[in-house]
Amino acid sequence: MEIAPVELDGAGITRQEWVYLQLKEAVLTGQFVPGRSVTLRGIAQMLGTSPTPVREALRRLVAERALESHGNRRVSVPRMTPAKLSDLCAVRANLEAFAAERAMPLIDDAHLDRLWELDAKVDTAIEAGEIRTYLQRHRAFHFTLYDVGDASAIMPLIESVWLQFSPFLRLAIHHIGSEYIVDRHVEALRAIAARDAQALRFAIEADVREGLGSLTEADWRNLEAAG
Amino acid sequence: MEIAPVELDGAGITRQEWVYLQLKEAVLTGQFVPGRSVTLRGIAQMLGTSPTPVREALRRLVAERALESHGNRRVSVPRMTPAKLSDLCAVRANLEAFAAERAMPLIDDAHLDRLWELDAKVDTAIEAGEIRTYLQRHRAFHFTLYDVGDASAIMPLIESVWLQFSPFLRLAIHHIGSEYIVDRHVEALRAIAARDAQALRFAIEADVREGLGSLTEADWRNLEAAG
DNA sequence: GGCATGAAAATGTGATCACAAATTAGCAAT
DNA sequence: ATTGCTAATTTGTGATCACATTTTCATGCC
Repeated sequence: MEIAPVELDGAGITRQEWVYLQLKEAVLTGQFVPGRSVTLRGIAQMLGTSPTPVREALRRLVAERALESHGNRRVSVPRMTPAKLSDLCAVRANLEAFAAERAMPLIDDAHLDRLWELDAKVDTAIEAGEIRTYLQRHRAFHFTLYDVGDASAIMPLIESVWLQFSPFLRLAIHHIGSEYIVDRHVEALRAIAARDAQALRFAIEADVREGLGSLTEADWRNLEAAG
Repeated sequence: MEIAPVELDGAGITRQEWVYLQLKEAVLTGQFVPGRSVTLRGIAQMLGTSPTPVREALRRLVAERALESHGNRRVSVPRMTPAKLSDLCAVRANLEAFAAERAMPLIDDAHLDRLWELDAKVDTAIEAGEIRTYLQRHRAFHFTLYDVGDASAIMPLIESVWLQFSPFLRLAIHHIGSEYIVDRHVEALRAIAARDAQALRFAIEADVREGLGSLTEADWRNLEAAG
């Protein structure tokens, strides 16, 4: 279970919601190792609640494909397979290229400035080798790009996909080394500034493909051995 | 709450799963009217269980956007707005065109035959004016088209979108009349037979656009008055 | 020593209860 | 008749308990 996020209970939200947010953040920053099984009472004790809110939070995360529930009992962090990763990449590229294209006309100068700042922070985290911070900022960049106007129909879908590959991404970066992290953020932002939809789509698709889809067979073997 | 699906408890699955399946089917066939609030004890009594499994099933459906949870308490069937419908249509068209294109190479003759049969059954239901049966078969056709090979990454996303517009679709068909139902299924199947990816994409996009996106302002007013 | 068998511990599920928040109903005042 | 307030009811939340299933582990057998 690695590092338990210990933070004070927030006011105004239910305990179940709080548990859900804690677990989601843990999944997105790769605190949960793929294959690890997640127990009700374990999480409950870790977060200092009864099993009840945990049960509902887990059910929610399973529904969002962040966790999987095999047989009919045990809940665990899904393992990645080459086929699954390939599928996920294709879906992600399609979904995010679509979202970016849809967002572009709604992005004003202030929004664009904010994206430049976020990208700079991403680079800072990479240079410092802080993987967890990098994952958070990387996500902030992409989500800020897509979530403009009322994108309420597509954002949850994108979030679901991120929940699925994040634990694996964390593992992959850890084993391959953060110095090999590359992105196409600058290219994407320039495309937005130029209002070039096709270039934007190309940048996003390349960003996804190079970020996740470029793992070699050797990389997979290393990950298998470690996982 | 309309018609309560009364069926015997299935063996091998948990009560929560059974409740979830019942409610999902009810949503997909438009048994739940948009705006109607859903109560825990109400559903529990209707289905003959304690509130516990219902609570988890509802949490799952909220996570899949089939239901929405406003404030911090009440759960209800989401109302549709023109903006939301437009968004949903665009996402659906993109997602399903992508899924169809991806499925095409994997569709063999047996699969294609099955799709022709399903489409024929769709037409039968339309002619008979049986809306609920139509909705089930319409869904079966689309899902059978996309769910070939291992489409586990994209199918849940498509299902989530369907859960969101289904209650509204039911309302719309009811008010506009089933005689105006049109689809592009034949066009899609011919495109698959000809292995023409572009034609398939066009057919799917048209099917979505004409099926949901073609409501006039007058139609909206009628729906508002009724809902 | 490896493997099957059984007991013991752990785990998910569903029901029930207490409680707080919210909704509704009833009633009084203007 | 409408509005405002208060009480009663309803509802969601979280904890606890009992139970069935699963997993773990120790013991005995080949």
